Amino acid sequence: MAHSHSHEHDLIDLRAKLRGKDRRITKPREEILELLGKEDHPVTAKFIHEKLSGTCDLVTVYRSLKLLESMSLVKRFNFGDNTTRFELISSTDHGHHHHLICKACRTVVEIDECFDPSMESKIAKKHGFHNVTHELEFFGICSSCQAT
Amino acid sequence: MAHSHSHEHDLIDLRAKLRGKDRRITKPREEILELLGKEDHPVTAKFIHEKLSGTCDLVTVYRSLKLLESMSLVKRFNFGDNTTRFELISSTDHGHHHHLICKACRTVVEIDECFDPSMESKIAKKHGFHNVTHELEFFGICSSCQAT
DNA sequence: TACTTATTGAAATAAACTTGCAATTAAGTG
DNA sequence: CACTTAATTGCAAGTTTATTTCAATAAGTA
Repeated sequence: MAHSHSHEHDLIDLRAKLRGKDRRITKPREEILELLGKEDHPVTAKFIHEKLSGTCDLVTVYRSLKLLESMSLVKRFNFGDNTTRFELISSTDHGHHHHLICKACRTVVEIDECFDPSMESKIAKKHGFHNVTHELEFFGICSSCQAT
Repeated sequence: MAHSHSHEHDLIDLRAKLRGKDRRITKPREEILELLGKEDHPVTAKFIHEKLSGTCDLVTVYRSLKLLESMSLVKRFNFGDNTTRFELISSTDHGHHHHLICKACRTVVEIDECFDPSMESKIAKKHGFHNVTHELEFFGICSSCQAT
């Protein structure tokens, strides 16, 4: 999970991945990465911008997230509500885990279970695809929303 | 798959579901449903509007799709490119199937395989959720894009 | 410290989707 | 079938999310 490893580590990762690439370590990038390290679930660019209140522009948040994604430091999600959410890729699961989302209140639970990985390679083979990955999200009604 | 059953059937479904509900069977709704019946993959509202060229407004397409979705006649998908796609819910698989999308050219392949359904109930139980469903999409590079 | 150029902020633009309201039209009733 | 009522549509305007342009700023290097 995102918060289960040190934030320091992510910043080291950032520095390592940027080095020697005509890219720069900037305050917004570090701050966004640090903020994501504290969040338990995927968050929107708008949320990040609000949390960072004034330290940088929303445009910079979008651009930074795109960069961090291209460096495999964050992962992009879409839970079907027309907004993209971003989550730190943790070193433990390499960003591969899933979510259980309450359709009523949008609460998110992180899920560790995954299906048999052979399914992925079987599908890749069958259709001639390479580098096949998957996105899997669960939706339902959480216990507190069932009451109402 | 969407095209594997008669379009006539969807229209009957539409009529049945609208009847006695203060809702009306209209040309746009029928046309959209018919068009979706001919498509093999999820399509965008914009695509539908263009295909229907002039017979109705884009706003009506959005509104109709929302209605059709609420009646469980179409299903909404998001393949991570900031647009929603819609697909007819087929009577054979009840709309439950998955997609394999080429990250390069956005080609879509319909997938029949699914994982063990017990996983879903296990997750529901573990987290106290009800009515748990899932969205599963595969991403990769298709054979023709591998060449380039 | 000075230089080079990646990065940022601000405003403009784009794309996807929604809302308000008057005009239209589906469907029930006499 | 004509009449009535209210759901639906079209059009314009408004939101929201995300991208582009470009001058100003600041990171990394010599």
